[in-house]
Amino acid sequence: MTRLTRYLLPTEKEAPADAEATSHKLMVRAGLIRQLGAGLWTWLPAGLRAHRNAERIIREEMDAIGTLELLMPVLQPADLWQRSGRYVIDELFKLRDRREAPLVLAMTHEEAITSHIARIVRSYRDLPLMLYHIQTKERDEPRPRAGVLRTREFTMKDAYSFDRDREGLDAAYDLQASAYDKIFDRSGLEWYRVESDVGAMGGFGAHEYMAPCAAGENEVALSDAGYAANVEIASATPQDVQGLPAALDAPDAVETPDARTVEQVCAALEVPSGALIKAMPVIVDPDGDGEPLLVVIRGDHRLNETKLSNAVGGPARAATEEEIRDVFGAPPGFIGPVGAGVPVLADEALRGLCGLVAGANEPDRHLRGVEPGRDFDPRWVDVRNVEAGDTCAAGATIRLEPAIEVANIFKLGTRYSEPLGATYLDESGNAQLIWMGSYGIGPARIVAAAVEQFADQQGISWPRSLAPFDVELVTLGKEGEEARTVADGIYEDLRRAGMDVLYDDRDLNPGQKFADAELLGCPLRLTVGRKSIEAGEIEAQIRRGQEKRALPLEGAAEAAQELWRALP
RNA sequence: CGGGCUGUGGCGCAGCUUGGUAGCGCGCUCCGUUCGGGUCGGAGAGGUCCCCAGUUCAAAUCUGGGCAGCCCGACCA
Repeated sequence: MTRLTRYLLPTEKEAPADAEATSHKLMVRAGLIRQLGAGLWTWLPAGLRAHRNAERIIREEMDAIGTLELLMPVLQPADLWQRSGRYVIDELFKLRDRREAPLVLAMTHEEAITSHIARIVRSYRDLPLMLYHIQTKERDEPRPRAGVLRTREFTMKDAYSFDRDREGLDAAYDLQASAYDKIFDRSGLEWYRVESDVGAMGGFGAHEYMAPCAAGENEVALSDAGYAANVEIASATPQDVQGLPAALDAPDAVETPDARTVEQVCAALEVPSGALIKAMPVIVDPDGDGEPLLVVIRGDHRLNETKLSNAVGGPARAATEEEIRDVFGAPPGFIGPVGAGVPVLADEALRGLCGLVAGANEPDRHLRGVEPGRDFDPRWVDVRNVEAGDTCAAGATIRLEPAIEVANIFKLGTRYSEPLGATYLDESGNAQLIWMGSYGIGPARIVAAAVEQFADQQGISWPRSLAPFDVELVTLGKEGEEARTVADGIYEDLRRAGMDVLYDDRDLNPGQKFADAELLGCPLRLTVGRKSIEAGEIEAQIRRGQEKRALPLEGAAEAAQELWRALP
């Protein structure tokens, strides 16, 4: 029985004052979620139905490729995390039990599952294996935000694959990726699978599934040729510099008093920013030996720190002003690659250009007519951020869009099997490390992304697969009137046909009911009122686009179901 | 962790500068009205003014300390 008079759906006319993101506002207004604390959210009945729908799709596709479901605890011994080296993570909640034994609240389950597999799997005959669970994760986020988009406690489907070798891992990874593709197709979202950085965790490859929307925390580079990558690692051919000065036979020093920034130098020398060589003094391996390095990129480009750290094989940070003077031997703002006393790393976008402007490594001076390769000999790397308008390898124009990361897949290799001792015996009786992959999806983010992507002025507009209910049936009749009796009958017919129906049988004005229905956003709304009954029909409104159609009163449930099947 | 903002019935807000009976809209309860786009009228209920301490005859208001929440950035294994 899902009659609104007996249901908990606390809708609000106004969004919480502090809500910013569309999904945050609408999910609270529609009565789907309520906040308990920073980054701590309760899923109310209707919201939970949407969440369960996302879970169900995920579960079905995991089961379909033979990933086995299990369930692991959230509360875990700290020892496991000390062994994997992740006990030091700030986001990890740490606590003690009554005997002062250290425990953690799991932020993910690599340690737990690897520990089990280490004890259970003995032989190559036990592999390959894929396991998953849908379980709570706890993360002490420095900044929870945007409703359920970034929370401290959330449900995650995390799957893990176990194989004998790299080839096995590759196969498992491809299989998981194919399942993920199906999951997101079924979810009704607009989505992209993008290459992603393997990050500090190391690894052998990773992809993220991104759902474009305004509240997204990531940025993806997309092209019509099918290119899709996280901007952290995206590569592209840069746009040409317009108005590049003519080449010179040799660099020519010019006075540029107090011109330290790109803008100031451009103004002083009347050149476009793309004609500048922006020099960024960095310290590589700052926690170790601290190697100074001069990174140069085109003046109109931005340095990509992820790419830089990948290029230099470790962390790097910007040099301080003192370091620039002492180690690089030049005044800040006038540093340049020509005659630099440290190794130079140059972005590919500078290759082949001439007539450029660079710092002269002495106060108030720049060099004109600089030509990379001729005037300095760098190591060439790709360390810039792609920009909208660049060209991808297939020749199409790149655009940048904010997106929510709804899932990620990751080739872990032996990152966890090694510290946790997960090995098997091969045919020769030799112990070998198990090769692992991990595959995560956030159902709450799928739900929130759907809200973000399809909301309109009136409220949410669910894809069919995620909607809390298939149909909202609105009766405009009061207790005892014919419209009420007719609606009761249609409600039963729809339920018998297997539809999930929310029946608004409240004694409210039509406007209030319609407003609530559109806010909640079920794909189809059926309205039964005196007028429509007299005309021998009921009204169907398709939520996406709000198109209205008349259905015959006779066989209304069947007609509604047929209409519903054709919806997105 | 840096910067900014906010805590007053369920929600959105005013009151605070200049200390003295806590107010408005929505929602809620009851009565009537209306019934295909948040109808109208009447009567009501509901608040430790985030917490603690201080100043004062008197604190939502002034002072100090704490806590909580939000936004931007950093971070996000």
